[in-house]
Amino acid sequence: MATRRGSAEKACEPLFARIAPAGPLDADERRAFIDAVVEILPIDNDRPVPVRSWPSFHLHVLVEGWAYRAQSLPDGARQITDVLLPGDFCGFALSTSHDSFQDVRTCGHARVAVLRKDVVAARGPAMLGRSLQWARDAEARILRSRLVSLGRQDARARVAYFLSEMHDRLRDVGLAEGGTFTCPLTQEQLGDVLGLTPVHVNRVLQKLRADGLIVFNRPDVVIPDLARLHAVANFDGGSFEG
Amino acid sequence: MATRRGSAEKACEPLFARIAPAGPLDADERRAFIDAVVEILPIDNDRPVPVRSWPSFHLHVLVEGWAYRAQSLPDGARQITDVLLPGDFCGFALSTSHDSFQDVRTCGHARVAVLRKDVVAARGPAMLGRSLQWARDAEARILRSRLVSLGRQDARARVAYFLSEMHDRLRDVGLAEGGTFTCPLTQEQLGDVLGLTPVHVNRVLQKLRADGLIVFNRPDVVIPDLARLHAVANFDGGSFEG
DNA sequence: CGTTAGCTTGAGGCCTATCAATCATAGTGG
DNA sequence: CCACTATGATTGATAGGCCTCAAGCTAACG
Repeated sequence: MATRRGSAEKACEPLFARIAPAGPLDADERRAFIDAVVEILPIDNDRPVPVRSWPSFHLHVLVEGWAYRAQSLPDGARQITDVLLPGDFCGFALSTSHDSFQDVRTCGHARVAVLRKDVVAARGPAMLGRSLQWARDAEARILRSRLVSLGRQDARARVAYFLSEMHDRLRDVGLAEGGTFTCPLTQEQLGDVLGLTPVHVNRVLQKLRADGLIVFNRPDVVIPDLARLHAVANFDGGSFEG
Repeated sequence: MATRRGSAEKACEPLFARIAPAGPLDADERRAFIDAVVEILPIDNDRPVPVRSWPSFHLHVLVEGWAYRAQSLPDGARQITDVLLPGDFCGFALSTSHDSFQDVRTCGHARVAVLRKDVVAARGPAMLGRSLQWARDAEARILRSRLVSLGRQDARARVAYFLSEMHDRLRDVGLAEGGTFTCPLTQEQLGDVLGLTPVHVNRVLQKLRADGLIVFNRPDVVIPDLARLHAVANFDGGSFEG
């Protein structure tokens, strides 16, 4: 039980880092989350995250690894609408009836913490509401900034923007030090995020490498000069942050 | 006062229709919204909607006309991220500090109802929370479906998808009868929504007209055969509805 | 050592952007 | 009543970014 409690504690750390901008949590509020952890699911590469449809009594938090939400078109094309990183909620905004359209899948090995909403709410209903609301709004901001990227940026800027976004979001939860982080996405998956073909993703990545803007040997990414990459991406760090 | 009350009542109708899927409101809950109306702002064409930044004690609901939220890039390009229709909330998901990036502007004459959150909450806190949450989720669904459209559909499908979406959303609030509705957006604004140049929007519209899929003389739109347009758009009515 | 997944490279073509001009309509002021 | 102007829609020619198809390459793995 001590180890169980300990792992729940560790698992919640990225979550706390993620929702910190919503207002810092005191020790008691952190406990509320930690004690609400029912289980921590290990999930293999490319498997669906078992997020239940609304109304759900559980919160699902990605605590390790990457995941994404994707939607497929009749012609076989696929668009990844969300990239989920440690500390992100997997679950909300799933509609009552269309879970089948957009499912959440892991990318590499991942772990998902399942929390009981009522347990958190019992100890800090306002805090829980504020955290969830903030997380939702953050999600919407990310979606909007990605819309801008897909709508008005060319492939080079899109790739640069994506890497900038991943860097910042990972840094916020302590997973990117000195411009270095891990990105398990294949070039095909990158294409599905950015609305490009894998072939073109490849060419753009090579160009960015040749320009010294990035080092990318999957899964390792290094951004030597963030400011320069941001310039290519028209990236404004604040545009999707709270 | 009777007229004031009456106009608030009328103004809330599209809102009620919009959030109906979140769970039907009883007469008392409707009253809570109606009584919370502080004022109804008339806003001229192409003017900013005065949405205050978070934390706000007010809700802003578009009750008449169209509006949109847009973001501009340094090179002058612009992307419209949200199209707001009667019954939609204008305000949430505005970040604390970046209101200047994305502002809400009207498209043609519009009217915005300003509601006091506390007044609604006093009479139905759960109902208000549920409604807002539902509206947020609906917004996120729309953003995702638009991401799919921008990422994986060609110009023809994008235009078809957009018109299908507008039709359904307007129908939900009683503003599209028999495939007929009003769309005040210029072709340039359509381009900003769809990530296309106005010139290309024009050509695509002409093609859709020639194919008998739409009638479009701004601002009047007629969709003679919804099913056929949906097929072109890969439109699934449920993908952004609750 | 064959197989597989993912990355790389090349050639050709299409979709959309760009640049530029014309047209239509409505509003304005003399 | 008629220039004159402004906004938006339309049309044409050209260019370029990205897609498509196809093949070869590499590394990991049983």
